[in-house]
Amino acid sequence: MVITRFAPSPTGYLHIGGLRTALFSWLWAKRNEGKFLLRIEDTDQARNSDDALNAIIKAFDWVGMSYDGDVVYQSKRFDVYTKYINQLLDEGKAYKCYMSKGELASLREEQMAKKERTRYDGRYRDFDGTPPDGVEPVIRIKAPLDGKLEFNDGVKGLISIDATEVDDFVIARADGTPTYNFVVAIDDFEMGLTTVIRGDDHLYNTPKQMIVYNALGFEMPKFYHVAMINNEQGKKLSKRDGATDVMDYQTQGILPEALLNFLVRLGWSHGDQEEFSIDEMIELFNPKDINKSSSNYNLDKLMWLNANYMKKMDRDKLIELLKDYGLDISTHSKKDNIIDATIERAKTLVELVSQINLILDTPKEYDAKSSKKAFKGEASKILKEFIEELKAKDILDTPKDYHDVMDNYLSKNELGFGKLGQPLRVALLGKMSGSGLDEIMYILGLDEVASRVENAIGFIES
RNA sequence: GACCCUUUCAUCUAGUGGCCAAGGAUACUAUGUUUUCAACAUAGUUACAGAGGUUCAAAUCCUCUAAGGGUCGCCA
Repeated sequence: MVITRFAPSPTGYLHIGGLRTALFSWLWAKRNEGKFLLRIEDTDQARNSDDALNAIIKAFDWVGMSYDGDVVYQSKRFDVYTKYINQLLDEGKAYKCYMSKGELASLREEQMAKKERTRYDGRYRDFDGTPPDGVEPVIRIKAPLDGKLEFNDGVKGLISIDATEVDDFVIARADGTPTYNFVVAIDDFEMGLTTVIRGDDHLYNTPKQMIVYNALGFEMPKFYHVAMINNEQGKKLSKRDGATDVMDYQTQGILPEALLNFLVRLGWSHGDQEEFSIDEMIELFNPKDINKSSSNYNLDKLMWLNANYMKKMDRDKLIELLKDYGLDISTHSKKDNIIDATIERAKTLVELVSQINLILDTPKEYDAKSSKKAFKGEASKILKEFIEELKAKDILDTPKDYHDVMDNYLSKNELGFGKLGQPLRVALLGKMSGSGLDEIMYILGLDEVASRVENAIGFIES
């Protein structure tokens, strides 16, 4: 049984990088018909824990990832941690340290001055004297004094660190609350994790957690440390690089399938394949194939994927989704034509909505450059004649009918398409680019087309 | 500063000693198609961080250098 987890600290929204490691963990659990657990790391100041948790769950919901069992809150497990702390104290594997914060700070300064790695010097490790007055001790764990701390990372290979690099770190604060590296090891063990996939900013925590595993006699899970996602310049991803909150992608009109497809290909690949359905990801993903190096974040490919997913999507589902973006065409008699006319011109749902609105909304004004170019010469005369031709036609049931009227009119008068097309387009849409004219006219119907063209003629002549 | 990790086109990546004068995708450029824009099709530009080894043969193995990242909390 493979058991993986995602363990965020509830400090805010779900970050795009967090979603990727969660996705990797989720996929691996799914592939092995195992479990994917969710744990909230709130041992410290549990600031707006509820909001943050809800934000994370909302994001999971949106992308369609689900976790197994109940959410585990570390803040509700303090009695468990206390039990283990006492056990280690009894066994002499942990000890009370009476060093004050001030003393610790000056020790660090000294070490900095000597250009050493800063670390606790173990001064209370074997202390059996009288403790100083007025100092609430912290509990420190005894780290090995020599040798190496080694583990085999599933991504990076053998990680080897001198034991002297790791100090006797604090496992319980002066107020008795346990610290991160201690509780993570306990929970990962007690939750039965077989596989931990996490960001490589945790790489250096692993030896520390190893010390806890060893002290408690726990078996270690397999670790996979995934390199960070950087921005396009290779620097750490920050808010100024665009959307880091997963839910921002919904706002931008990105499909969750596209986002996951984009993320799964950051640091992982399967030959030359670019597009993966969720089922394919589950079938093919293996953490041993994760790349060692960090990847840079570039939205071009996401947009390309999103456009592809939109095109492939079931039309009714797409139209339903559009409602979330303020556009309801579900009862429009020509809804399929509307999608046909616009889908190739939009990379996001938001763009699709604006493309559709461009057709559906009567233009309020004409783009200055476009009208200058299109509304000149005989434009108004041509538009007038064309509308008469349209009105004279008795059947206008398909885009092609409109197209035929255009063709007939142009060949009768020996005119190029642009002579009619340009002014007509600006009359209908207010600008020079957009969907095919025949489709637009068919969607709008004769009356609306005539009305928009008459407006344009009025504009030209005034 | 110390320790650890990383390094193939602009970007995501394929590549585990010969199949690589390095493949795919995005982006970019050009051409075609189209009433415009987009989409599509075709073509094109661009990369093994550097230097030394090992080997008949190196993007792939070794060493050094450089650059980038991470970590050094009674945060997580």
